[in-house]
Amino acid sequence: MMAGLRERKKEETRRRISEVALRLFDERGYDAVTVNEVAEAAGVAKVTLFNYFPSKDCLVLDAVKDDTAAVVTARAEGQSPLDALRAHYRGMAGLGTGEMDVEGLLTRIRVISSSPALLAGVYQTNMAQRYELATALAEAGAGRAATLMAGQVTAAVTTLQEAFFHRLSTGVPLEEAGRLLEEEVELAFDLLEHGFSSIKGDES
Amino acid sequence: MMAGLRERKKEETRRRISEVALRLFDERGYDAVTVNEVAEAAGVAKVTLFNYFPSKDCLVLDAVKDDTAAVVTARAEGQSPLDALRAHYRGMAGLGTGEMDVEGLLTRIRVISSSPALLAGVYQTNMAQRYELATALAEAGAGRAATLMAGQVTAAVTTLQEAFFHRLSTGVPLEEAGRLLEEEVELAFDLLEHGFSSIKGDES
DNA sequence: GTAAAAAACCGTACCGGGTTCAAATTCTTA
DNA sequence: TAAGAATTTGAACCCGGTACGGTTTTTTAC
Repeated sequence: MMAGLRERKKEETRRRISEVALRLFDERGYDAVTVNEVAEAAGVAKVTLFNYFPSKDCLVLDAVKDDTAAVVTARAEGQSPLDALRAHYRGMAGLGTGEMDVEGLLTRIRVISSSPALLAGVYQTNMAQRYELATALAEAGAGRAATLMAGQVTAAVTTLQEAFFHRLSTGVPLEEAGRLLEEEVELAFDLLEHGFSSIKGDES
Repeated sequence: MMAGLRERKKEETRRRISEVALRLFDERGYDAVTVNEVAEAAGVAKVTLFNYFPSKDCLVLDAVKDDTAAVVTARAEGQSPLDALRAHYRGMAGLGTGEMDVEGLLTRIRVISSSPALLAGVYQTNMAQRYELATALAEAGAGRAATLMAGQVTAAVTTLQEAFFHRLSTGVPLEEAGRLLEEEVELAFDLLEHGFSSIKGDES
């Protein structure tokens, strides 16, 4: 099949659109840039842009995903769902200190957190994840508490992510932010396992 | 001041718009009804409608609110934030069995849960609540776990609400749904206090 | 290499949510 | 009852998103 010229071109176009969009949004603000401008700057028609990205916010949000439900269904035998999730996020936090495109990630975060519309999109994604996690937990035998647990795990992860991103965008060096994140992953899952009564009175 | 004729008229208009909107949305679907139609059916211009409700979804969502942060800041001396919240929601669940406009509530729920746009609006409201609760908890001395706790309480309450509404809209009688809700409030707050390890293996 | 089929692209026109603005209407108040 | 403030209105407009028909590009088959 000689690698498909068509495929390559499509990938290239998609990447270019997304890149141009992020740059423009960062320079002039998400709301102040119209999709027409993005399309024009990317050398493409508006219809084509919407053919690649179903909506304006997908220009920014299509990159961010995370499949927590799979972590539960594919966990090792005998491991509790909560342990599997803890291990998963422990690994992610550790990876955070490795090499990654901090620059690009930061601008993306900056753009997202400065636009209510994009934040709403993130919330929606979170809720979808929560739902999938709930069904995975129900199948894992979590009983009546499955939906509650899914909601609380999702909330915890969201909170940790926000804190991490907030530190990064306020100048905390990547290594320190990563270390704090690792700490907080343990804290969060300890709380999920043993509850808030276990730290009553802790005011570090 | 003779009660202000102007004020009365405004209230009346606002109520009429919101009522007409909910009815139309319920009859033909939120997306299929344009704001022009709502305005016309309410005997008012589109601009006026947007003067009362800043956006289409506010026509449905302006009714739903809940101030959890106030529960924490106004709690009795010596009472822990979590206890105050538990008591608050215990009360709400008990109230659920009292008299209330079940009919109107049900159509509102039906409309909301059948529209992604409205659901997204609900998520945004939740996140705003979470933020306020977090600052209230931080002032209450919850330390590092304040944001985590706020997230998890909000998630728990959201889950309970969803379950309650789901039961109501699938024909479960109000009394039974209320009783189940009361049970689940206790379950949820027990989990928040003592963690999921306390029920490991529970498969009722 | 070329012709036909398929896929991507484009311009244009359109729809619905939301805003702006100046003019017209309605209530208040003196 | 007249001045003045608040509300309402129509019309024009912007932007995100879709529908449609026609044009270009890539593939595939001969």
